[in-house]
Amino acid sequence: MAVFLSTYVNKVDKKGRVSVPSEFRKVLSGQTYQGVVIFKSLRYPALEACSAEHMEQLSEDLDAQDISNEDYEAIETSIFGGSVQVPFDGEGRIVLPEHFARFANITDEAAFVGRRKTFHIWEPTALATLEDSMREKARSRDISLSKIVAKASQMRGAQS
Amino acid sequence: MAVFLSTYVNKVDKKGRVSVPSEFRKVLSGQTYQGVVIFKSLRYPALEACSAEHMEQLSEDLDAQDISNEDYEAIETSIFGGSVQVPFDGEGRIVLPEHFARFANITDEAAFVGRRKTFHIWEPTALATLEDSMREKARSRDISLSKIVAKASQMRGAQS
DNA sequence: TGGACTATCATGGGATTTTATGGGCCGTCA
DNA sequence: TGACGGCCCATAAAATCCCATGATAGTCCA
Repeated sequence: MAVFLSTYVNKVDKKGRVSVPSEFRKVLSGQTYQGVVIFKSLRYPALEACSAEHMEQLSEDLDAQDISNEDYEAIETSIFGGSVQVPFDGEGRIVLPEHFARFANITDEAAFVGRRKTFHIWEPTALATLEDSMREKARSRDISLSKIVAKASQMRGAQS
Repeated sequence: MAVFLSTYVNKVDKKGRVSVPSEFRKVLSGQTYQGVVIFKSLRYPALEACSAEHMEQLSEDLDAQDISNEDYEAIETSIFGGSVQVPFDGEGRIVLPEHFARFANITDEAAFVGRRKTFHIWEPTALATLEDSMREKARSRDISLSKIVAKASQMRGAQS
């Protein structure tokens, strides 16, 4: 299954249009709705985006899980209520609704950050700041990919 | 299963292309996606690479493991956001995105170092320096391969 | 055993196609 | 009528494909 990977920085023109990176569009190309769903991140001053299908998945997962009423309400309101569906234009661009762009402080450049099933849209400078601290955090905890993989294959081995 | 072994040094042309050693390509030849995923090493001034499938495996492993929210975030940002999928061209070359090449200080030559499931891409001089210090460290700890092997086969003998 | 023939690989350059990005036209709706 | 959104077109830069070359190693046969 294709996932959103890598980071791309694209320009926002005066009409508010930004090209969605072609690699991301390829991931979405199988979908019926040609466009993305955007909402404000709960954790970062950034936007989150995914396919319409993934949004439905998210909705089901939410139902399936044991979440308090209060949390459920909060999520429903802020995520589902606060999201927009934005279509691609002929060139694969989207228009960031002005309210959303302002939330993420995006003016003339936008960074698209792959996060597997979803991607983020950041103001590039803010992203760089976060990345540095994340990287430092990952390093200081000695998170190593090969370790994670080794651990996981141990788990698989133990199962079988 | 085939693994990445040995070290190869290849040239980077002015377009930023490098041949992936054919031995490495053979390891990847069974994969559906003909190319590799590259990300910045957390530990070294070098790049790490693996197959797209391996990355997906990693992704599943991440979900399966008991990882704190914070670590999870750190990994998603620094690894998935910070990685690229690069396809092979007809000749089995990849293009190192300029940002990645710069991170590893790679300009006109790149060393491909097999690390079993993954491989590293180094600036050759930096690699040589690391190798020297590693060798020194191994020597000072009196690490002996034959001892390790002998010990392991003893353990196997005890089991059966 | 030596030598020629062949296959594979790394490398280079040129041509072609895709992308990102900008601008303009023409409806619609207020 | 005037602002705005949707759609189409133009262009430059970048990514991708395609073919050529030289080197190396490996094979086969005399």
